[in-house]
Order: sequence, then C-alpha cells, then structure tokens
Amino acid sequence: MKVPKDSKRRELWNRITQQTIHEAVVRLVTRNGYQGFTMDQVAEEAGVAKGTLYLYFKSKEALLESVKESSLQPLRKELTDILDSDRSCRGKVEEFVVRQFAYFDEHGDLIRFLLEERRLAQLHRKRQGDNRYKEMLSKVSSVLEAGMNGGEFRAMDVRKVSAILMEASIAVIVQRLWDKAPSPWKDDARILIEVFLRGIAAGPSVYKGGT
Amino acid sequence: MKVPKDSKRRELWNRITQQTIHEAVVRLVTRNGYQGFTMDQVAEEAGVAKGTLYLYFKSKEALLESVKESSLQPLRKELTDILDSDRSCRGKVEEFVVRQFAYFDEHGDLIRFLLEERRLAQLHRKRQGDNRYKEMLSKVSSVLEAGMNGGEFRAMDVRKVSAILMEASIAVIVQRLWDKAPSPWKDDARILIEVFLRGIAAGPSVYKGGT
Amino acid sequence: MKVPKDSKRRELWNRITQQTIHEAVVRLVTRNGYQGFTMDQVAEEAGVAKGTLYLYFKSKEALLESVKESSLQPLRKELTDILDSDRSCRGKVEEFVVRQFAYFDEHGDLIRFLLEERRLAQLHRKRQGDNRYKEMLSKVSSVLEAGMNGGEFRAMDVRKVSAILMEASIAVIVQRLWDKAPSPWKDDARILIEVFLRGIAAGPSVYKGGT
Amino acid sequence: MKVPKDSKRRELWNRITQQTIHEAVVRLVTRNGYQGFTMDQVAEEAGVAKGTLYLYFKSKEALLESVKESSLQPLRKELTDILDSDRSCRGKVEEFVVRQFAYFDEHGDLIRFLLEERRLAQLHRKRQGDNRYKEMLSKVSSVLEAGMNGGEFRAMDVRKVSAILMEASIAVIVQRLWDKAPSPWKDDARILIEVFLRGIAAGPSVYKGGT
DNA sequence: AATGAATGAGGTTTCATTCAT
DNA sequence: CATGAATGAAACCTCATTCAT
Repeated sequence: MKVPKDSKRRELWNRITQQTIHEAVVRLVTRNGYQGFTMDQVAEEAGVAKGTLYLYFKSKEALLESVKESSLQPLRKELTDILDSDRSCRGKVEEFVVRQFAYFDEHGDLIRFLLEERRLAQLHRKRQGDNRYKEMLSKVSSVLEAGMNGGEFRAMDVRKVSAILMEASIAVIVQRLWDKAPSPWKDDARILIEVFLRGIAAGPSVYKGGT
Repeated sequence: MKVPKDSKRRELWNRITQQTIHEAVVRLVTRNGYQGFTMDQVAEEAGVAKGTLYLYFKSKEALLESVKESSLQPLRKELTDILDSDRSCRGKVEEFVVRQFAYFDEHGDLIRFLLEERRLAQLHRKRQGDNRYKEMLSKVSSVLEAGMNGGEFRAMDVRKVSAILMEASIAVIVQRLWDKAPSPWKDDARILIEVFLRGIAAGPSVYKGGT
Repeated sequence: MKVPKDSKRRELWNRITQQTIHEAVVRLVTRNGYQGFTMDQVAEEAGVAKGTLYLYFKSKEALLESVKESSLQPLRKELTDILDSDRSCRGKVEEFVVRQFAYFDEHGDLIRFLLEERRLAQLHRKRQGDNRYKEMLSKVSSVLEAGMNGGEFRAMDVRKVSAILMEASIAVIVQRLWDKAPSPWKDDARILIEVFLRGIAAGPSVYKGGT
Repeated sequence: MKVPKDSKRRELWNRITQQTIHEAVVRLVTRNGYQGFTMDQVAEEAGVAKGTLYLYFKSKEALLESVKESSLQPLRKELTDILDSDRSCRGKVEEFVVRQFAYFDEHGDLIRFLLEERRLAQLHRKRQGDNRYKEMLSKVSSVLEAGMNGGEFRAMDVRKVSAILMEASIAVIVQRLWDKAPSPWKDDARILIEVFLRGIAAGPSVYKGGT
C-alpha cells in the first residue's frame, strides 16, 4: 500500500487508513465483543501490516479509545445540540429519543460497540474526566429540571429520572437487535416517549403504595 | 486440605469447595472486573491449588458460567415467584422492581456480574437456551399483558415496554453505585415505579406528536 | 520434566533447574555477548519451555541479574576475605591478584560474562546501590592506604591506583583468552604482581618529566 | 535538504551528511549506550529521513562500524605516530599515556564508544582484520621490547605488560568519569606513568614470593 | 538524491490447561 | 483427591529495512 506524495493527498490518505482501521475494529468488536480481538486480527481485517497499526495508534488501548471517540462523537454532538436548542422541554425529550433511534438505525454496526462503551464506563467508574456519559446525564437532567420548573413535568429527582430515560432508550434499541423483523424504529421510539412523558407529566400520582 | 472419606461428607465437602471457589471469583470480579482475573488468582484467593479448580470446573469459562448461574439464580427465583404470584398486575410490577433493588442492596458485589451477564447475552445472542434474560422478559410481558387485558394498563407493545422496565431498573441501580452517599434504595425504587406505572396507566395519551 | 514430591527433593530440584537456566544463559552470553540472546534461546538451550523461565525469574532483566549475582558472588566473597584478612598489605595485593587468576582459570566460561558486567557497570553508572565494583574498589583502596601509612608503599592516590590494579588484572586474564597456548596462570599473575608492587613500592621516583 | 549539482560540491555534501549522521549517533550513544538507540532516533537526531541513512550506510551495523572507525582513527593515528617516533622508549610510554588522556579529555563523548569497541574486540575475536586493538598491542610490545633490549626496562613478557599498560590507562580514564570533580587529567596521567615506569624499570625485584 | 509509510520477523511476557507425583 | 511445575500458544509491541513517489 503506497502513499501519494503531495501533502494534500497524503493527509487524505492518512485519514482513509485510519478510517479503514477503525472500521476493521468495529467489525471485529461487533463479532467478538469489546477487547475480544487482537492486533493481528485488526491488521488482517484492515488489510495492513501489524506494524502499520502502531504507526497510527500508540497502543491497542489508544486505538480503542480512538474508535470509541470517533464513533460516538457525532451522536453526542447531535444530542447536545438538541438539548441546547430552544424547543420546549417536552420537545427536547422527544427529539432526544428520536435521534438516538435514528442514529443507530443508520449505524447498526456500532450499536454493540457503543453498548460496550457504556457498560464499561459504568463498570469501572474510570478516571473522572473521561466520563462522557455523566456529562450527557447532566444535560438531560437540566432539561428535565427546566420542564419541572416550567410546570410541564411534575416534581421528581431529575438525575435518577434522566438515567431512566437514557437507559430505557438503549433498552429498546437493543430489543430491536433481537427481532428478526423489527418494527419501524419510529414506532418504537414513540412507545418509549409515550411511556416516559406520561410517566413524568404533571398531574396526580397513580402510585398507591410501597413494599 | 484433607477430605473426609464417607460419601455423604464428601458431597458436602464438594459443595463447600465449590462455594469457596465461587466466592473467590466474586471477590476478584468485584475488584478487577469480569475477565480481569486469572486462574492463578482464583486459586490463590480460594486457598486451593490451581489444579484443583479443574477438578471442579471444566474450564475458566465453565467456572464463570457456574458462578454467574449460582449468583443470579436466587434473584431469578424470587422474581419469577413474584410474577407468578396472585398479586394484582400493578402489585407485581412494584414488587418486581423492589425485589431487584433489595437484592442488589444486599449483594452489592454481584451488580457487576449481573451487568456482564446481560451484556454478553445481548451481544452474542449465544446458543439460544442460555438466554435467561429473554425468559424473564417474556414473564414480565405476560404480566403487562394481563394488566392490559384487565384494564389496569393501557394498550401497548408489552415486549418493548417490559424491556423498558427491566433496563430502567438496572439503570437506577447502577446510578446508585456512583453516588458517594446514595439515597435509601426504597426511595429510588419508588421513583422508578411511579414513572413507569404512570407511564403505562390506562388513560388518554399526553403524547402530542413526533418526528 | 517432572518434579519429585517431597519438599527436600523439590527444593533441590528448584535449585537444579535454576542452575540449568543459569548455565544456559552463561553459554549463550559467552557465544553471543551480553543481551545478545533471547528468552527463546535460553529456553531452547536449557531444555525447558519458555514459560518455565518466567516461573523462576520475573523477567529477562531479573534473570540476567540473577546469573550475574550468582556467578560473581563466590569470587567477590573470596576477594573480600583476602582483603579483610590479617596478611601484610603486600601479601593481600598478591593474593588478590592470584585469586582472580585462579578463579577464572576454573570458571573459564564466565570470563566473558563477567567482563560484560564490569563494562556495563562502568558505562551506565547505574543506580548507586548496585555498584559492586565500586565497593570492591573501596576495599582495595583501604588496603593500599594501610600499606602507605605503614611505610610499605609510597604516597599515592589510592583510589586511582586501585583501579589500575583491578583493571590490569582483568587485562592480563583477557590476554590469556587470546593465546592459543597460554602460559600457566601463575606465571602471568606473577608478572602483574611484580610490575604493580614495584610500581607502588616505597622509594625514589623514576619519573623524570612530563608533557 | 537540497543537494548541489556539480560533483565537487556533491562530494563535500556527502561528507557533511555523513558527519552529521555520525554526530547524531555519538550523541545518542552517549545518552543511551551502545545499541541503545534506533534508526528512527538517528534520523530524527540528524534531521534527515530514515531512508537517507540507508543511502549512506548499508545497515545499522555498518553505520556503527563507521562511527567507531572515524571516531577512533585520529587517536590511533596519534598513538601510532608516537610509538613510531624517535623518542626514548620511556618517553614513548609517557606520551602514549598522555595522548590518550588528552584525547578523551577533548572528546569525552567518545569514551563509551571506545570502551565498547574494546569490549567487542575482546569478546568476539571477530574476523581477524578488524582487530585494531591487537595491532596497537603489538606496537606497544615492540616499544617495550626495544626498551628492554636497550637496558631501560628489565626483562619481562612484553605482550602481557603492554596489555597491562593499555588497560590500566583506560581504567583511570573511566575512573575520571565517575568523579563529580575529577582532578586535572595531567595529574592522573602522571600517577599511572609513575606506577608503570617504576614497575618495569631495570633493577632488582621487590617481589618476594608467590602463592 | 531524499523521503517516510509500510512491512513483518522476532522480541518479551502472560496464562489456561495438563499431568506426574 | 489434591497439587503446582511445566507447558506453549498467543498476545502486544518494536524496529531494521525497503521502495514507490
């Protein structure tokens, strides 16, 4: 695999090679699970030599980090934009859910990969800074709080309820993986949104008792 | 480690040894994460020789499977009993959530195990039989369906909504891991139950539109 | 390669295996130079599996350190004993040289290995503590100083002169490696001792000038 | 790096590039030890591309050889000139030692290189031709022999004694590396010369016995 | 002539599993 | 039954060398 000389093309080529490697990793992770792949396999799958991987990524860990980052960044951007928009709180929640469904419908391969990311983040409570999940959770919490203050939603512990929303979204998305003939994602998104928005809507409690 | 001769005692001893090994694995997984341990470490932690592990378990994978099984089986039994009881559907849902919170409050160590179990089940869609998660999902679905037919709940796709309930439960449980001073689990369970039961209660939709 | 059970024999066997590995390393270093060998080669040469090496030594570096230590320790002990004995200073110097010659005559294989040790110590000025060479140098210096104070030797910078003695000893020993038919080592030792003792004996200088 | 076209300039340029690379290697070896550097580092340090190194040197080994050669050649020339001059034998010995001290005082960086060179020569007894050390040894031996025949020195095995002189010189030079504030090199040279010349001066033996 | 991306053999180390005692 | 020394496949990573541009 040889590289064109002038620097425009070279840079492009660099990106392409990185992309190729990323895709190989995604394919492997999809097949074998997070960490369930070797650098040899990545090289084989990407059609490059083992050493080449280390030209582009400092280590296996760095490679994974890079894939994770570049895979999730677009979605995170979209979701952040929605939460920061000037929609109604209810509208933000709806769009928040819808965008996730749409994204994973488009990038089906990534679902498993991204799931792993979330699980591991949860499991290891890693070094603080890298906890993007918590950041997103905070943003959603703010939206719910605003809705609460504005009378759209009833009083609640917004952090807990945000987690409920986020996890439940993923839950339904994963459900879809199992179905051989899944229903249109818009239907599934709607189910989730209905349950959730009813669940947090202002109004009298229906909860009658405890344990 | 000397072993008693007669077969009653031997059987007991077998169980004890297995239990010891199980506990060692749980401790290690709690500390280092799933797969983040070696057979050497298990032997060391359990106070037996490495070879002994292979007398009781065919392989590392079998050992893990066994631990997983024996750790989660009691919870599964409890949840199944609840879902099969003669409570009201709403009561079953409440108890279903509450029991999970209670169980993990008691056996905090096992949360990671549960998460892994679910992860693997989701990711690999392994050999059909071993998918306990799907079994539980079916049971919950039946309950929701009954409640739907009985007029307690409104019409919905019960499978999807069941997944929402199950995942959301875990979500809040995991949230509690992060908090340095988590609120009493009963409070958290109540939040979830309220949102969910309101969300599926019979009554007019609040959902106004969508994408 | 299987191991006897009872612990006496087992300990013995451990020693034997370590010794076997040591010897393999010495052979390889003798052939290829310090660092010029791989763990594969050591395993092959010692007739054990690669993994076995790591049962006895934590890393390649630890293995080298161990070989170095166990190879040099006996000689160092002998030399230290001589320098600490109640001989005359001149007698100590004589014995010091003689013992080195005798030792390397016995352990010919080790010469190259030990040379490396000395060179590397010199080259890298490694972490202070492990500098055995400097310790020996200090001991020799003390002896020369005593002889100086006692009137046996003339005034001199004992540290510098000690280094001269130690290096010169090795020099002649190495010379002997080259000769196809080396003269008896006692003769060579005597040459060195004569030159050195004359060189430091009390008496008028013969040094007439300088640059 | 643009290269001039006409062949005179080109040859000059070649020399400059080679020199640049040499210096890079010397710097690296000084920092990291012999063999403790990679071709990448050399390229980086010399400010050329990796491929360029292979235009000027066939291999890493050849590069090292070349650096060694060009670094030590001047010293060897000086020493040879001294030994071939018409000084007295004693004067030759004095100058031989003094020149080495002076050279390494000037080119401190090279000491490690020299040491390695000697080491390798001693250890591997490589292909005959490259054994410069032996050539020098022969020359020194001739001088001592002449002095012996001329009555300046007493009877001795000149080869062995030459080795003593050469190694001892290095010994003191290396000692100086260790000292944080080394004494002036002229002092150290004088110590060595005195010990050695007294040691081989004509006159009665002071050596009284043996083992 | 100069470049530097690509290569891939080979290095060290880990660890699940076996088996003689 | 219990042991734990031995195994060796396989993992991650390095780096001297090549060759299309």
